[in-house]
Amino acid sequence: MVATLADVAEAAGVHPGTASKALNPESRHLVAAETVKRVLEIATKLNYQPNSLARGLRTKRSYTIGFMVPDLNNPLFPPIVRGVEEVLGPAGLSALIVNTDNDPKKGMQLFDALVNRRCDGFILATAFRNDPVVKEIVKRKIPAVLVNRLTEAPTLPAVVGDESREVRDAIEHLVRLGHKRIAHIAGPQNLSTGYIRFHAFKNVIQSAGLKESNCPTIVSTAYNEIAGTDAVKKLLASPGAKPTAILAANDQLAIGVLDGLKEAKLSCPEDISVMGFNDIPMMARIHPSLTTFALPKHEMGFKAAEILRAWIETGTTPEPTIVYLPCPLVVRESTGPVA
Amino acid sequence: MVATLADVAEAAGVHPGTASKALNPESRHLVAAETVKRVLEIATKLNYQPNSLARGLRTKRSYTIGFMVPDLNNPLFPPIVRGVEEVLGPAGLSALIVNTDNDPKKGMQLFDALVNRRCDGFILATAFRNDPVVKEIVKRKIPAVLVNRLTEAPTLPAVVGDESREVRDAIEHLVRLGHKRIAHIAGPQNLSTGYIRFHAFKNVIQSAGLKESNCPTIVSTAYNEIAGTDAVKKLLASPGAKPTAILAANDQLAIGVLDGLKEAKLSCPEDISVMGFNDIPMMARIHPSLTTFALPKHEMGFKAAEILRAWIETGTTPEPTIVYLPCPLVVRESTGPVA
DNA sequence: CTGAAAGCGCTAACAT
DNA sequence: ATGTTAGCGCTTTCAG
Repeated sequence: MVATLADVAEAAGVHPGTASKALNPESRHLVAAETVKRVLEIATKLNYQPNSLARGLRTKRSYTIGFMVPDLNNPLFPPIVRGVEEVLGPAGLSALIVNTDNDPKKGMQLFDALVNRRCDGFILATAFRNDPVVKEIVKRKIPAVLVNRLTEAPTLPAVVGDESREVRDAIEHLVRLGHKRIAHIAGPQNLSTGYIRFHAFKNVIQSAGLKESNCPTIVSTAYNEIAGTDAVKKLLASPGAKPTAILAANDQLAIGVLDGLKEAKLSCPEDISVMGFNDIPMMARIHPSLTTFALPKHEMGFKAAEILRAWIETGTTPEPTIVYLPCPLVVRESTGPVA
Repeated sequence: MVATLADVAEAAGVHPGTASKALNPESRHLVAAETVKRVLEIATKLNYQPNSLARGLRTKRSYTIGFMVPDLNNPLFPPIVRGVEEVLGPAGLSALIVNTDNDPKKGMQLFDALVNRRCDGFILATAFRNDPVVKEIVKRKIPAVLVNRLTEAPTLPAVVGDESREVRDAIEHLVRLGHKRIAHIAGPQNLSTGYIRFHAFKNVIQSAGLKESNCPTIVSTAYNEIAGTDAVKKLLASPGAKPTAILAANDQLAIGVLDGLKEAKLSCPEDISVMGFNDIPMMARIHPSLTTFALPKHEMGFKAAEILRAWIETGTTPEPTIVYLPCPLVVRESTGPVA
């Protein structure tokens, strides 16, 4: 059916071992140029495709990497995936993508399944600040790189957005528009993105000279629209002067906030300005269009994959360096001057 | 490092062959209950994970399927992927996802790469009406199922939206609102989705008793926003009475149409109503929110994967049946009564 | 420079 | 019920 190495060798009148060497660029120099040529010709004529399972069994490599994401339906992740694959494909690697739905148990099971498949490395977009999968990976010294989310201890290389800077830029943007009462709807605190933005917010508020009592925070337990709506309802129900601006910890929360404001008959940005993070697709087209930060998703995946590829190919464990990518502020309709 | 079958066998005091039978549910009945128990205990204690490359080499199965999509960034596809994985995971299969960008050459290269990896089967969301990859798959009798797009010759099982019915429902919806001049912006005609909707449009216009001269069509060469904007500009530039409604062949084209109308200072739906297909995420949140058809994306992936799983597991080639999934009309702001 | 031989870890036919 | 054996297709020493 499918041509095997032995078939090629036989047709070329050489030993399989020789054919193998001729076919493999690294070992090609050990074989006479003429033999190489003949083997290559036969191989293409027979449409020979090496069986990567057999090769992997022998070389202890699967030419496969595991890519764990929370949920591919979250539009944040597909661009990262594409960035990763742009590096992987040319390197002869393929990605096995799994969705954990932010469930640690499911995550560990899927990780085990990927380990069974002898993945050569991992890219994790799923890290909790304290992550059992990451611990396991580090213990077993498996090549792996984090994207978008960090762990508390910097044990693996990572590529993330520069979130502290984003928060600073956000507050600066709002202050410049005259806002003094700015609320923050924080993300889950077991995720670095939620935690870092939350603490950056506290710090920046202080250093900007804003009154903390005017800048309330609410912590959500999920990064979705409903959580955003719930949070804004809570915010509006609490006593005291209402905020004039709300910084939500990501775009989905911000969308939920917009829903909540509409329900409360408040208009955005006239009554309250709203900001998000990440600039997922369509944020320029919703109503009002959302002011947010353009996380370079494709680049993030690309850079992470580059680090992983080098690690796998050279076999040398890199320093657990964190690459912080700048995220430009994108001003749209949802933020405006304070009334 | 990692425990192997031989390790388990030795620790349990049995032969590797016996351990293999004990571990494998299908062959477990050939081994004494007590032995099974002992082997299983040792296996879990040693955290034994079968090497799927070795198993695959032996069984000539990779427990992997190839999933070809045009572009994961198109929000139509991630939900389909999740539907597919819901079936695959429990069946012990993983998906290798590749993006073809609708490039036939790239598609064939990626297909070859997946064949090298000995994929047990394929799910194709990339089919052209005349598709070389599909031809190759059929020739080689590889299990495969189409999703969302059909080939002209029904050679493989497929799961798609019921597009003729959608077009009928669309025209009915518009006619009920008083529209008599309805234009169609068709998708690429080398794709079944573009072709079927285009021809259904022609037919339905006729059977609805509308004048063909009042119902112009423009064929786009891509399914994206820019193509939609270009098409609507062309439409508005052509002589004669303007249409009061535009049926775009998918949501991305419809978004482009909305852009084009805004540029032309026409308002939707007051001046012109607009409809799309598929109901990709955020269509309820753009402005104006889009009337479209809710393609059951998750179910589509699920059903296709079910067919593929059965094919792979039983080894019996199914009839190339086409499953047409109903797509409910979702009425939103972009369609309204004719002025 | 090429051939011979071994073996990666597993399963499946066969033998006991 | 268990053990024996062979071999999937490839790479990689080691001889020649």
